[in-house]
Order: sequence, then C-alpha cells, then structure tokens
Amino acid sequence: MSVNPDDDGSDRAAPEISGAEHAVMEALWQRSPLTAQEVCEEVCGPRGWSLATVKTLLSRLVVKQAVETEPDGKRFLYSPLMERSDYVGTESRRLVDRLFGGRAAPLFAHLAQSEALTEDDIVEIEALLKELKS
Amino acid sequence: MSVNPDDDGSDRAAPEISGAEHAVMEALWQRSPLTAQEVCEEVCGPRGWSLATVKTLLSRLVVKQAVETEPDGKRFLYSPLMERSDYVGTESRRLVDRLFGGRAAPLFAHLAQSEALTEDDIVEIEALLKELKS
DNA sequence: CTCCACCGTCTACACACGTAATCGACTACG
DNA sequence: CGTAGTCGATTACGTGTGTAGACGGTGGAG
Repeated sequence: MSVNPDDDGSDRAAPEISGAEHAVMEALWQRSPLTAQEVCEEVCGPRGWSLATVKTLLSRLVVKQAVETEPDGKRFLYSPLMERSDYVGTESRRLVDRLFGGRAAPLFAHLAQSEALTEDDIVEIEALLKELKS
Repeated sequence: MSVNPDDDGSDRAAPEISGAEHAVMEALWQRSPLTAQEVCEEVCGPRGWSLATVKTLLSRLVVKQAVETEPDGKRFLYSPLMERSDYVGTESRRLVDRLFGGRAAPLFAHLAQSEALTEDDIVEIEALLKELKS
C-alpha cells in the first residue's frame, strides 16, 4: 500500500462527498468493481439521471480520490477507494457534533422521542449496551 | 397565527438550512430576538465572519422563512421561525435514512464501535431505554 | 479496411453557498 | 442644518453541485 510517491503524506481528511456523489458511492459499496454503465443501471432509474450524469459524478469522485479506476479493455472499472464505514463515521460524527454538542446521548434521546426507534431497534441497542458493559 | 394570506397552505417541508446559515440559527435558538449586530457578536468571532456576512445570511434565512423580523426603531430584531427540534429532527432523520437505511440501531452500533460513546452517554441511554420500556 | 457504437473527457450552465463590499435611507450628534 | 455613523437591501464573485450534451478515440462488425 501507499505505493504512490505522489502521496504527500498529509492524511487527506476524507474527501467531501456530495449528495449525488454519495448515491454513486453506495452503488460501488454494494458491488464493485463496476462499469459506468452498471453504476447507471443501479442509480439512474431511482434518481432519474442520465448516463452522462453518472460519468460526471464518477470522474469527480476519481479526482477526489474517493474511487479508483482499473482499465478493462477499452473501458474502466470503478471501485471505491474510501471505506463506507469511514464515510459513515465522519458523517455521523459531523451530525452529532453540529447538533448535539458531540454527545451521542441527546441524539439517542431525540430519536426515541420522535418515535424513530422501532421495537427491534430497542432490542438491538439493549444487546449492544450489554456487550459494551462487559 | 397563519395570519399571512400568502401562505399557500402547502406545509413547506422545512426550508433547507445551509451550514453557515445553521450557525446563525443556533445563535437565535440560544437567545432571541437579536439584532444583526448581536448575532454577529455570537458567531463572527468563532467563524471569522464580518458583519456583512451575517446580514446576508440573515436575509437569506428570512427569504427561506426560517427566521422572522420585527422592526425595532430603525433596525430589525430577528427571531427563529423554525423550531430547533424540528431542524434537529429532520437532519437526524435524513442521516439515518441516507446512511443506515432508516434504522437507528445501526447508527447506534456505529457510534458504539467508533468509541463515540462516553460513559455518561451509556448511562443516560440505559436510563432512556428503561423509560421507553415502561 | 471502414464505419459505427461506445467509452471517457471536456465543456456547459444554472443555481446554491460562502463571503463580503457598496449603496441609499435615516438618525443622532454637533 | 449638515454630516457621520448605522441599518437593511442590493450587488458581486468565486467555487461547488446537479445535470447533461458534445467531442475525439478506438475496437469490433462487416
């Protein structure tokens, strides 16, 4: 890893992924590598995009070093470079920081109050809590 | 309430508040009504903004109907029109939907794994859980 | 060998955002 | 009564984003 001498060592703080780009990332996180065509098959329908749009988003993501390309004959295969868990992590943290002063409990309280918690959620969380305490 | 005949009745799905605008909203949620000057005193320092910037943000928020103005002599007093809890709610929901398929448990699991949960958080959440089950 | 289909790249363009200077009105001080 | 300061409104401008068409190369069908 880190074979690339261009890498300036600054641990480039997770490139910012925009909303539309995120949809593309999700497709790649689900299955990869994919061609632009295949990504489009995943996301163009739901979002009403054209293939051209997906191509643009993919290039932007390549520039941001969020996905990498691998030549396959005359076309490219795209794979995520960023881990989904990293993305999810920074996004969650950002929200908790901005809205709940960095504390997770108020977020939880809010979800509870707004009835965003299902029975299953509660059971699952209880299990997690038990595990945390061990 | 709802004195305004311009109101078309469509329950305008919570105006989108941008990052910079959010900082202004926080100031107003903390204390209101405030003059532009006062808002600036709250946020200009930390964010390195000029008064002009705050004024722009306030106008935009007024247009978005996220804050309202009340004349006070020659200037305006600004107050939030949107409830903070509503904002927090939609933002949280948006995140949970986008990143965790709408389920709160995975979010919680993620926070737990990434050590974003303090001892206090855990205790608090346990208490909340107990309350939920009653 | 030619030509078409398809690929990635380049270019485009409107709108949102962050950030701020400038302007016209008004008030308060001198 | 004029002038300086202050206020909101208007205008500005670079960048990011959503969305997509146009362009140039090339491999495969005929």
